[in-house]
Amino acid sequence: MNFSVSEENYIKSIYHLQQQTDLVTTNSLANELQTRPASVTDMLKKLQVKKILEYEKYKGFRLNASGKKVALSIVRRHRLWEYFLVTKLGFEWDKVHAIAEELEHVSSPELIRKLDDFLNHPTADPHGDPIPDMHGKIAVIKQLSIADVPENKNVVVSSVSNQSPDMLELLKHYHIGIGTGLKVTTRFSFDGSVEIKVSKYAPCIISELVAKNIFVYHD
Amino acid sequence: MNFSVSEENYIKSIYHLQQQTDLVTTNSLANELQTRPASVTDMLKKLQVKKILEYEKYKGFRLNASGKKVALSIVRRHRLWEYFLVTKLGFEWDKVHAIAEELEHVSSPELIRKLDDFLNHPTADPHGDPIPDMHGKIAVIKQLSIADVPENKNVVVSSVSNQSPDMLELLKHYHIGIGTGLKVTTRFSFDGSVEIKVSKYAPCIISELVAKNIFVYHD
DNA sequence: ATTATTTTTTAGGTTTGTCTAAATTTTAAT
DNA sequence: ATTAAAATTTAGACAAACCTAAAAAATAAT
Repeated sequence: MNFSVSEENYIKSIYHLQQQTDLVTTNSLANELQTRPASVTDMLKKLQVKKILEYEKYKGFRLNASGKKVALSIVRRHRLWEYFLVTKLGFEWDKVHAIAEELEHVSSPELIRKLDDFLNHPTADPHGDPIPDMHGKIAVIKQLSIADVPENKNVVVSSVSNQSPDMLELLKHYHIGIGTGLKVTTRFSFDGSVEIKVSKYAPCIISELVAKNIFVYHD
Repeated sequence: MNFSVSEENYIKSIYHLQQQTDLVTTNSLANELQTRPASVTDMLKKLQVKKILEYEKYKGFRLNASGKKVALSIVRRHRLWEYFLVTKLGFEWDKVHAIAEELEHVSSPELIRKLDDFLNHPTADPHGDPIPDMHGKIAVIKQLSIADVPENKNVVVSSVSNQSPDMLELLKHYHIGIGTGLKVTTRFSFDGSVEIKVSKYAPCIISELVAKNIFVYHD
């Protein structure tokens, strides 16, 4: 199936919103896309005809399985281009979004395959968001404090929710940043603290509070 | 001034056609763009309002100075992307046109500036066509046989008009290909033959016929 | 349980870029 | 110099993607 730039933007925004709310509303999508609710309704009908949307009038909507697949391929393109812009062209990570937003609509699968090769199959973009693979599989992001982050398996830091100077100082001290690889070596259930090993450094212990603020994923 | 994708495609095609004919006709442009003459006329009016076109009804049209500048910036983007696709992503040179056609419309000047840096300021795309510089200056392409290709100045092979096996064999023998740098050392007016020096090889003499088929440019 | 408010949809209109068919102008042919 | 042919433009329509204003449905408030 083939999608226009406009359709792709709607798909991407619906995907983004339904990460948090499952069922998306017309107003929230209009707000996200800086457009009018009536325009959203128009597009919803089109996407429903194209069979990528579950939609019940007045109730809300969500992407179905094939819609999600389309969304993930757009997200993949966006994040690969962001990675390219930062690591190859030397852009600052906070300046690439708008340009990637344009590049993501260039629709050659061969281009994306070769770009991915060229970049050495990055797993996360410069903001720490995971890049879906060719088949639409995307890493799940979890708080480091959550018990089901497996022990002794390498995970990658995706984001840090608390950006206070104290937190940043602590992270710097432990050599933790976005993209840092680490593994959980032990969990102490007494106080929720976690022993981690950051690349080649000696293991260290971080409090539950810190672990709650660190988001990681594994492949 | 800001141009839509469609406008940019018209501008690029007009520029291309007026390289050969100076005054462009409605039919030829319709043919070039695979569209209808009536659609062309519609767009011509728009481009005239935007003051980038000299246009007299029923007579023909051409880009004015600012129109040419716009065209050259599009050509620049196109050819930089083609160069990128071949040299960085490993595409074959004959497979990149369609993709570059999409990428060229991504309109961030900062992106193009940084891409140009990243690629080390290439002067020609993989087909041998010169890349206009940041200010819209583009190398002029001439037959190597023409007297005003200066002597003892480095020029670059842009294209070869005769692709016969015999010609290709000869070119291979003299180590001449698209992108090859060479200089004219002597011209023999008796038969129009030209002595050239290809990079580090010994000087050699090519006939006027061969020289007529080799197109070069210098910066 | 009505009424009021908010949300969503419908109805109808606009712009961009395209089209076909008809009219006009230019060019070519007798 | 007319007439025939070709090129070009105009007129009117259409699809995509948006809009405003009004109607309909769902939600909240009394």
